[in-house]
Amino acid sequence: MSSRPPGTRLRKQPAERRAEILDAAAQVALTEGLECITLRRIGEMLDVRPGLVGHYFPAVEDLVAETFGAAAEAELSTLIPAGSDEPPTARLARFLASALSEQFHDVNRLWLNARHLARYRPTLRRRVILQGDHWRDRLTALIEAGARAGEFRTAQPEVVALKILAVIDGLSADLNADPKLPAAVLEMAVEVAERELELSPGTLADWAAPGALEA
Amino acid sequence: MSSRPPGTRLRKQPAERRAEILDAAAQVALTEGLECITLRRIGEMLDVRPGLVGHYFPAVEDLVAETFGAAAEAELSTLIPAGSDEPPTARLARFLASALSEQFHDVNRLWLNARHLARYRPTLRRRVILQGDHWRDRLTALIEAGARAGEFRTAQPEVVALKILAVIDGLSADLNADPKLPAAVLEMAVEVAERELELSPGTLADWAAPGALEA
DNA sequence: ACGCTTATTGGTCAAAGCACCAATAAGCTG
DNA sequence: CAGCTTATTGGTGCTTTGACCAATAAGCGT
Repeated sequence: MSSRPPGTRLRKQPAERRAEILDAAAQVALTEGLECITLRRIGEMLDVRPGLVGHYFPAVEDLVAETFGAAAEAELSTLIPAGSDEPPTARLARFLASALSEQFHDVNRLWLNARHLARYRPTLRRRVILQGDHWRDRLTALIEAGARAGEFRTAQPEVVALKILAVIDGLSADLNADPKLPAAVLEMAVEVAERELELSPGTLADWAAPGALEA
Repeated sequence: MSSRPPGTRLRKQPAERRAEILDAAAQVALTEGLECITLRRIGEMLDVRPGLVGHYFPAVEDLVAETFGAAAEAELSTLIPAGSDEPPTARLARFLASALSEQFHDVNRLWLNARHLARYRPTLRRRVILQGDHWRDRLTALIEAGARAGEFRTAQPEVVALKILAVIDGLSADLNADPKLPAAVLEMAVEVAERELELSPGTLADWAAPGALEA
């Protein structure tokens, strides 16, 4: 990476340094996995001694949990933007079309990573649960909005949200091994959503067709 | 664990020792995770030097892969027995009722574990793919048998199998974090199966009701 | 211009892991 | 019973990791 003439010290604002560390950690997490976030690895990315990273995150696990949380939250904001004025059907279609796209493979892998690692790291586990709640709530709110607008029909918005999320998780479970599922299988996310929300078949699929999302 | 008077040596048949090692590894894998399979850990379980375990498995990754493969294969044989003469509907119902039951939480966790670890361990990755194929093929065969018998109706048995497996994976994705999904969500496995196979609603659910499986 | 806070360095320590190897003895085979 | 194969031991070397600490210097506030 970048290097400085030895003997000099770059002293940065704590907030800035902390952000740098989290950025580097996010990069490592997305490309190599959460277990590759080590004091040394992050240190060499920033051209800084490992001890400095430890200074900002006395416990590595906190850095790991924070990194995952930030990445998951960022992905959620991209997939289901908070203050959108689009109709719920369009937003849901956009979400379903993107969530399994190659663009999000890295972060879906990250979820898999975090869910497993949560077994050993309590702090990370709490963060995984928290992010899971965020996703469920955001999607539930979207479904409720659609129901209010008369676009969707369902008695249990939260149950539907959980079902959709579970299908997405299931379809990306094999991302590290054998990613190539037949298109007919991947369509299940849209199928479940349309059925649960009593949408006529194709309503969401049309939005998911290539090119339909740029409109 | 068990200990021997020091100075004596217990020399076992290679096949027996190997089986012991795999048994111990399976126990560790199911209760603590695949990354806890170490030469030392297995060695102390068998009251044997770590080097001996290394003698049977010169590369730890081979032991890990073999352990996972054996456990997954065993679970498959339990969930979808090979030479059964039961009607396909009953077998499928049995499978769906059991796969997500608490009894199989450990091994479902193991799948999650293996799918993540496959990212770093090529040998394990091959094994995960292999086991995934086994599951898909076994379930596909069951569905084809049901179609031949006129119990199921589908044009794409393999697609249906993959969908069912994906739903099961999705519903057990959070096993390490927040295991308690509403029953209405867990029912999705049965719902998808009944819909995809054009079964009247409740056909599989009845089998899944408590007590129905002991028949 | 001085002083104080603290960001940053550099180095140490213990733990845990895998791989490797030479020596030993168990127990089968001739 | 002798000899040979090899299961088993015990020990070594190396790597990676997280945590910890004292010393140093950057740069802000007074």
